[in-house]
Amino acid sequence: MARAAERPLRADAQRNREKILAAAVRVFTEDGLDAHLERIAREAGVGSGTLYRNFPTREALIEAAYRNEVARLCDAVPGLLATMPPDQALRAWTRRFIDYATAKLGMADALRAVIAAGVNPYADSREMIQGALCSLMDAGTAAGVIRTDIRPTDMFAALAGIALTSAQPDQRDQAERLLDLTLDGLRPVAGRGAGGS
Amino acid sequence: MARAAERPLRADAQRNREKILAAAVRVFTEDGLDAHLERIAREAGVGSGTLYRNFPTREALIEAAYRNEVARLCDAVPGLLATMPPDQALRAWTRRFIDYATAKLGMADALRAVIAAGVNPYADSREMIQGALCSLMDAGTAAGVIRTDIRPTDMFAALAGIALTSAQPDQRDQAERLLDLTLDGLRPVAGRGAGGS
DNA sequence: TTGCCAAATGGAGGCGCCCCCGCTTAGCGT
DNA sequence: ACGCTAAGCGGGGGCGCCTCCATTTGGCAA
Repeated sequence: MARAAERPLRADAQRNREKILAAAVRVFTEDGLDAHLERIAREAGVGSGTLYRNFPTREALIEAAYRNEVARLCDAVPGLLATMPPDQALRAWTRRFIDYATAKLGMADALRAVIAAGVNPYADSREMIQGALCSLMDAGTAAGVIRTDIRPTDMFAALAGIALTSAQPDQRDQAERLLDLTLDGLRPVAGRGAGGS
Repeated sequence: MARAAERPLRADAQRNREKILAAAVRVFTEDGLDAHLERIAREAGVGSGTLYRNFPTREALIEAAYRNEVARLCDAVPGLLATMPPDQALRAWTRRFIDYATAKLGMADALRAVIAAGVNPYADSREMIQGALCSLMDAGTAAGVIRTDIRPTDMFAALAGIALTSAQPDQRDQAERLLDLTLDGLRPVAGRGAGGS
């Protein structure tokens, strides 16, 4: 993530860019594919010119908004690990994962249009998310607070499954219960020596 | 071709529809994919409302314009056979075939956009054109003015080849010379008994 | 032929997209 | 701290798309 070699965008421009992306997720989720770009600009508090300069086409905006959601989800990991124990960090992060899945579901129509235009917005997203999950689980393993016989890819599959069935906004409670269930199962099994000292 | 079961469209509406399709071929050829629909309406001498009622989307218009070219090409056969000997009819029709190929080439950008939108504008067109060619060649065979050992599909391949290499408007002369060459080769071979009495 | 009515028309108008350019401001050099 | 410069802003305006509906017209029935 982050913008590579290109000259690094002025601070205010970066701020605007992010406000636009956040507004885009909101509005595309609400209005679907044919949301008004003007409205996104208005909600982001920028002029339409600014929106258009950052994202020349509707598709570019949708794609960037989606990628930004993935990036935000993944970038959250270090902060979580820095402020709470690994098992709590993992628990908190799975909540964010559901937020992400809900946003993705809401933008489904818009994303489909991007794909139809010949772009794959999902490139790398799976790897990035699995990488984030891996960091969290490694930290948990190092601290001895999660069992060691479940691989991150298994956990990813479980999370994907929960997202698949329970990512609708009104299923939030169910999603959280399923997450708790899964995370409880991830605790070290007594008498199997996963715990430290 | 022709509009099937649907109620059969008032005479003036049918006329307008055809004017629009003709204008569409012209304008899409000239301006490519992003021709202004307004201009097509203007050139067709109708209001934009009429255009839009007949063809709800840009893609529908492009597709209909292309299909109409195929239909016109094929529908020309009976008229040609009714007004001239079969060999001359075939010769005249091959000219029209090149007209069609030139129009198709000009609309290539627009047609590509239709395909990208998930519609196949070419469905049936090959069969229709081969059918037309078949009628002409059958008539020629019956009259004994063309050789009988060349099948319509062979002839179609030859025409397609000529179109492929010489359909640009500025290659018209070359295309006609190639057609003449091919048609000359289609005459009955002396001493093989294809000719009558 | 005439009258009727549903089909069809067309162009004005609303709306959103996109571009442009005069103004603002971040960020650096002194 | 202060200017300078160019990156960035934003919203007004032009333009094309599409809709809507008052008006026209084709086609049928009497």
